[in-house]
Amino acid sequence: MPELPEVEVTRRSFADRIVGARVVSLRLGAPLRWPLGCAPESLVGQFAGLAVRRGKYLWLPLSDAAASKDPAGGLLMHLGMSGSLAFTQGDTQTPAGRHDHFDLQTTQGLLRLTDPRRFGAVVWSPAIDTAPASTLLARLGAEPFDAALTPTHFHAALRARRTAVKTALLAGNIVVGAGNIYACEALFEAAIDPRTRCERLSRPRSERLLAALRATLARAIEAGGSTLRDFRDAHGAAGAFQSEARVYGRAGQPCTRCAGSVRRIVQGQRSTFFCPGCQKR
DNA sequence: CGGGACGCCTGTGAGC
DNA sequence: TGCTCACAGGCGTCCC
Repeated sequence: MPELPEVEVTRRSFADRIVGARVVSLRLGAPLRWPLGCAPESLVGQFAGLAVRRGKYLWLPLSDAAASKDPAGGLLMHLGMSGSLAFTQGDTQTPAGRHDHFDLQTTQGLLRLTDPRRFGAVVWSPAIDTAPASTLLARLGAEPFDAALTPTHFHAALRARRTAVKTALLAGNIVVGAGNIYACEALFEAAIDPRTRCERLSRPRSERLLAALRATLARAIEAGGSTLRDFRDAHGAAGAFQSEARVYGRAGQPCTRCAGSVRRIVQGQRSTFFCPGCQKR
């Protein structure tokens, strides 16, 4: 479910409210993708720092003292396909439901991961740049809004791949952040056929794709993400971007840009939506 | 090493 | 109503 915009919207909706909070207790539900990797009690008494995002991962740093910069580790969190984080302040906490698999009770509120499919994860790591966090983050490509990711760099990275451009966007090892919705939407915006081989993308077209990807992700963040089924930010608010989708989930419907109709194909066992009329190879 | 398929899980909607 | 099947926003691992 959550792609970069949903993860970033989630981060923004709780980061400033949990910072400085002391951990009171932890509750683990059913197993997630990986074990927590530490004794839950060992985190009690630690203080939350400012949550940051890398790709679709969130890193919540912890320290032994409220104002300390000395790291005592942190939690690397991923929302998988169906996960969401809620942060609720106050004393009236709802009891854990069937799909609530991680609760971090703090002095400023409860951070709760709800994840029906349990592809998500919460993993303790001594630091973001040591294992296990560093191992998980090592394969990630550039941040899409990083100025160091220039059109030249992007084009060179694409040219080195022998796969369809949609597949390369999803792989996340050139640039992170696009999942199935935003990869389809960015390619529509750039008017590029998702089946186009990476190595055949011209420099102007790859530049157009990078700009489209950035614009699509930025607009989605502004819209609060996409809520197709159950995405909510940490306040419980749904996103609105799904109604702005031009191709995703619109198979058989008319293209909003030309006379064609949106088509669904399968690439790498994932649905791809595009308009054959105006997206060119 | 890069690329593609697999599998992890549960829920939902369509079709019969 | 109830069953079966396809499909779902991700990604690490395994096998060529």
